[in-house]
Amino acid sequence: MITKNCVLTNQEIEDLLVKNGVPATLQRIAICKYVVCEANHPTAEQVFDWAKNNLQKISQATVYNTLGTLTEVGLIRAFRFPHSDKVVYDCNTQDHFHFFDEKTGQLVDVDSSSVKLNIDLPQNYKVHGFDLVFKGEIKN
Amino acid sequence: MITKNCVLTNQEIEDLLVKNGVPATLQRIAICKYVVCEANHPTAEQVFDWAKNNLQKISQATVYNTLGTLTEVGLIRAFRFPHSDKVVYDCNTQDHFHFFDEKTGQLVDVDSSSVKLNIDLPQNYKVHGFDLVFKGEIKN
DNA sequence: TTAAAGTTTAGAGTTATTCTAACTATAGAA
DNA sequence: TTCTATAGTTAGAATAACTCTAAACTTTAA
Repeated sequence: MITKNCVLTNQEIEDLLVKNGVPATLQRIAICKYVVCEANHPTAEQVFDWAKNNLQKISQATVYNTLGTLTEVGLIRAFRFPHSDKVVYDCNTQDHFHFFDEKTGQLVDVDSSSVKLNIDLPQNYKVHGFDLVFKGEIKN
Repeated sequence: MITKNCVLTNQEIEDLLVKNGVPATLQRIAICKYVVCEANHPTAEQVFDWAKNNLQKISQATVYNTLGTLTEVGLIRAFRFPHSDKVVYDCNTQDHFHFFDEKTGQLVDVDSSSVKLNIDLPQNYKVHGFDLVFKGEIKN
């Protein structure tokens, strides 16, 4: 399992890609490393901005393609939240929830173990899962 | 309080609008009546389609403006869900959750009383509310 | 070394929504 | 009743976030 914002070498990222059936290219290694090791719930736009500054040349399509590919093979996850129309990418691939700080716009992962849910739904409602987003403020 | 998919006369809709500080126009009365009394979690597109068929003339901008106005004054609510990039409008203005049928795409309201949530978050996380969407299937 | 296959790219296209500027309706003043 | 100010509606342009396309590279594998 990949730990959030871990430090991985390019070689380790490359292995990770190949192990998941994704041929490792320069662009994929860079983007994967950024999303897995550096960024925090970035949007495609943020990844593109980063990539423009950190690769000699990159196109928007490659960023979207790569994020799509990484999501497909399960190396990252894509989320869409109520407060925004942009998809954000998350290196945390385990089941978890989110806390949205309404003041700062910051998104924080919430471990699923910190939430207990008691549901009383009709028998014929078969629940496969649920999305849960807390809204509030993180005081310091 | 407005009951979901209630039957209201045009006059009652008009009163509702005026009481909420929204001058009643033909377009607003029609759209409001449709979203409050007839539709079930419609998108702006669905409201526009309905309006095109039920008003002599209507523009997309009016549909968006009106849905925005109705949302602002609290007569309806706007939701954005993980499974779609379209905003849906809900005549249920009370706190509640949703069940998304992955087979049919249907959205169903879930009363907040049918969910008990136990949260164990750090002290400094002040929760103002949360969005909860069940994913699954409604068998019949 | 040479195809075949896969990857990246620029730029065009799409979708949902918002903006703009002109036109229209309405309510109160004269 | 007529005028005028204000607000509402409209068509069409603009925007934002993606997605597609077709050409140009790059590998990979024989």
